[in-house]
Amino acid sequence: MPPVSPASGTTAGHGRYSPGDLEGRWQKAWQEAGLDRTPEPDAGEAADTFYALSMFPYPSGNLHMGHVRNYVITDVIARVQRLRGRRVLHPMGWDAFGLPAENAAIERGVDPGDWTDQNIASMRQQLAQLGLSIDWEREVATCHSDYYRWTQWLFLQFMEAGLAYRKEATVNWDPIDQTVLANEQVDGEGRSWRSGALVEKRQLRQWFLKITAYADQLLDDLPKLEGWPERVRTMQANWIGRSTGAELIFEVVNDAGTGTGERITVFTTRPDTIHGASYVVLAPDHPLVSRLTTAEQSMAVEAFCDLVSRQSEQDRVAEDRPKRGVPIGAMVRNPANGELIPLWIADYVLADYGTGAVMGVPAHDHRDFAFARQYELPVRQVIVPAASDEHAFEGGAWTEAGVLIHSGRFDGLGSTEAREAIAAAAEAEGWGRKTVQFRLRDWLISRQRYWGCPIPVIHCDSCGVVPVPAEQLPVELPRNVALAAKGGSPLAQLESWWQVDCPCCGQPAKRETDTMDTFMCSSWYYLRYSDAHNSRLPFAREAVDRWLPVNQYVGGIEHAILHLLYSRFFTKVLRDRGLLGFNEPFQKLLTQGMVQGITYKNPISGKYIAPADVADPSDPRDPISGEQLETFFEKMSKSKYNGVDPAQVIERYGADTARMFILFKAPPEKDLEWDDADVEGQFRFLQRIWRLVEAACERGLNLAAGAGSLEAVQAALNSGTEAELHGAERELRRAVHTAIEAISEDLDGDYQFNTAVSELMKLSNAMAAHLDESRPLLASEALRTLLILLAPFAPHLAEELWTRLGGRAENEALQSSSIHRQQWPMVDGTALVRDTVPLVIQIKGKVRGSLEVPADADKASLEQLALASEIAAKWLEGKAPSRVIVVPGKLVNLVP
RNA sequence: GGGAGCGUGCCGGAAUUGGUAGACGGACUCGACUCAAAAUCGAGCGCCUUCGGGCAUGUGGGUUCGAGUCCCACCGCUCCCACCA
Repeated sequence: MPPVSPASGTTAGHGRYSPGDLEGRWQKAWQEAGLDRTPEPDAGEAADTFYALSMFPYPSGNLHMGHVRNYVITDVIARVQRLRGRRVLHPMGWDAFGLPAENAAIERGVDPGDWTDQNIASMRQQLAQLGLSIDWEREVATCHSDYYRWTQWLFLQFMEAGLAYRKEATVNWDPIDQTVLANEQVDGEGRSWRSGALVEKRQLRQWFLKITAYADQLLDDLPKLEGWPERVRTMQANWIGRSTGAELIFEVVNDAGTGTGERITVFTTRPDTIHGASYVVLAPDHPLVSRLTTAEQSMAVEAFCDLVSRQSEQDRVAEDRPKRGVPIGAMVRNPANGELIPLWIADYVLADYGTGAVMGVPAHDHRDFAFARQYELPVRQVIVPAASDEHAFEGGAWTEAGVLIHSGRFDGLGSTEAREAIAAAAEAEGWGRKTVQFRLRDWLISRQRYWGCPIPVIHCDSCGVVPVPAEQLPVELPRNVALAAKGGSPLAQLESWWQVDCPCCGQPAKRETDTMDTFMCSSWYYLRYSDAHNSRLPFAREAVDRWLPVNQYVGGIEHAILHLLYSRFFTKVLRDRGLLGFNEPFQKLLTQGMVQGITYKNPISGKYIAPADVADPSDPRDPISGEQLETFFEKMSKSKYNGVDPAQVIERYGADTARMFILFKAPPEKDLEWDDADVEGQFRFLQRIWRLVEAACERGLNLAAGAGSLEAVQAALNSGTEAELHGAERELRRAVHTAIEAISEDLDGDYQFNTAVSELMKLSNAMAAHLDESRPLLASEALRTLLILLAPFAPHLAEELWTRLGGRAENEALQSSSIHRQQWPMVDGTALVRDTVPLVIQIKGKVRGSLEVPADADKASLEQLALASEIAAKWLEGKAPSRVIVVPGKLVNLVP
């Protein structure tokens, strides 16, 4: 059932609703009038500002529905805030560095910069068709030197603060893309997020940012982010992964039982269980392994380490990984009880978490237990449920509460107190200390790729690592570089580029040839918008403090961890450098759900079928084999042929319909199922509004000179020259003010665009029913209100109808007379007042009917009315109720 | 294994936060208009019914005058983290 053409759905008259024509016209007019330019507050003025921000896109060249949803949501928020009188910053830019440009450029033999610029131009044009109220004068592109100059400048700030450093590290090496990957770019199966290649381990000198120095702050400030979804805060907290515990020292002993001076430090969250330790395990790549391994065990240890290094990645995938290990021959002394226990290495201990060593307490750790079972190591229980303590068994589950046994001087202590007591004893006696561990690692920012921001340092044989002086920035990325198909870092092969003189001593030196992780570029772009053309600084403190923190950030859940965490980190570092004056960059965060397309799959062949090839959607069949197809909604993707092209939707129905549909079909944070039939329905709604206004025009209604505004209506009604409102007029007026109230509430706090649109529909339904019977004064009020409430959602249609109704004269400047420059309507409480209201009568909690009662009736009279009603007579059978509950304005519940 | 969230008509989704469940829309059915179709307009649309009413928000309990909403247990789904000591 192909959708009909928009033109067919309109009536003859003064004109028909033709979005293709009017949308382009208004977009041009708005642009020429500079309507979307950000109003800068006058000096000294306490400005009521609002910063609405969408996550900026990677310029792939194609706008997809996910983008559309994101930007439409932000645009509605921005437009509502403007109507409410705020000065709004609503910018857009491009996250323009990164591998896809480089890879695409390699395939096409063009310059990544040119390719990216073309994509930006084409996407900017696609965005323009959506009618977004974006201030394009503040556009940024991270790959342009007037932007990345400041990315480099900020990197130098991190260096100066001691937060950027180089270290030799085991890194993830992608053998296909020939680059180092961050841990987060490697999936659970040890494959590259981009190429899908199995990642190898390599030792390289890399640049890191010390995000761990801010781990505590990044975690502790999460509860303050009340405008963020709980889900995102939890994900960040998990990612940071703070655990408090103790480091405990186990001394290595020789055959005679005396200390060798070598010490193993383990990390544990359960120091209270130390008396149950029956072995200590090191990670296979722990630095002490080779030194401590005895001659007898060296063969076995070597073989085991070899096995682990070769198989570790595959083992990670295994469901129930068997724990394997081997004793290395050495013994250690348990510092708590002096017991000698063996030292093992095992694959379940990770070198890069904690100290790379753990104490094995099989009775109180399920992993240790599994390991001990496998290798027949002793299991000694040192904590038992307290006999008299019923709290140990709470809600049907064992809690950790319990009492220590076999623990010498600590016997009888509760588990929780014992954690403190033992850590304290260790600290006092020199065999350990309380400590905190994080799952969060320092941020590896080096990339051995071309299309990224060059790291602005120079390596000099005599001066070491020298930052490029700020006045020499930017370190320009050379253009027109021949990119080998695959082959390490292109910049490293460009001797003419990296050969420079040392800024310190003037001797020949070498530029850093690594570029930065693109997350660096996107960690501060929202700051740049506040002062996008500053050529002396990334942003002036005055400008950034005026606009930020961002009032509302909108984007996909896929950035819940990395982008948002890095941005928070940047903000805190720049705060500490005195460059800005706030703690968190994003006050409120909305993570929009994805857009899903109808997907057809042949369950036998597993092949996806394009919807266009499905003849009958009610009985979808494979056009070739005739097989019945599975039908479901799934995230739009090329390989599943379930994508819907925004350009085609706009061409067919117009941007206003697309916008309305996206907002109406699902709450913003939920996934949205794209359904052509529903889009059609949305288009019909806009046509109904069009016809409603057409009829009003024919009737001679006019909104000129404030006609229909609340002031005008109230003045007229209070003047005494107007007659009382009759039934239809009261209905109409109530509908108008109910809509204002409901929509205002839906757009306040958490955004409920779907119900806001449904309220618009209710208002338009009420107008269709009552407008003709209402006098011009009240009809004008309804029309004015409907159009202004509609304006953020369907900006083109609203502006067109506003003009047709004389809301603005043809020759008036848009700057002042556009519908988008009007005031958000106010609720007139008197319009909501009713003489009578329905009162529900319940008998024993069950609804048995309802009465119309005076709206101002008090509790006692409501009770009387209920008791006197036929409903009561019928159900109570003459008996007096034993109890009566009266909820004024709602119900009376009679309990026999 | 740990954490977060969600289960409501044929479908997308509402429900003033404990007070008439199913707003609004889609699909569908009937009617008007039409030679006809589309569009438009009107009506119907949870299930059962002996037409009194009864049953319904994943299942089973509980609290309450009253539960989609709160509590407990279970079932199912989605997402995030995961040998993190």
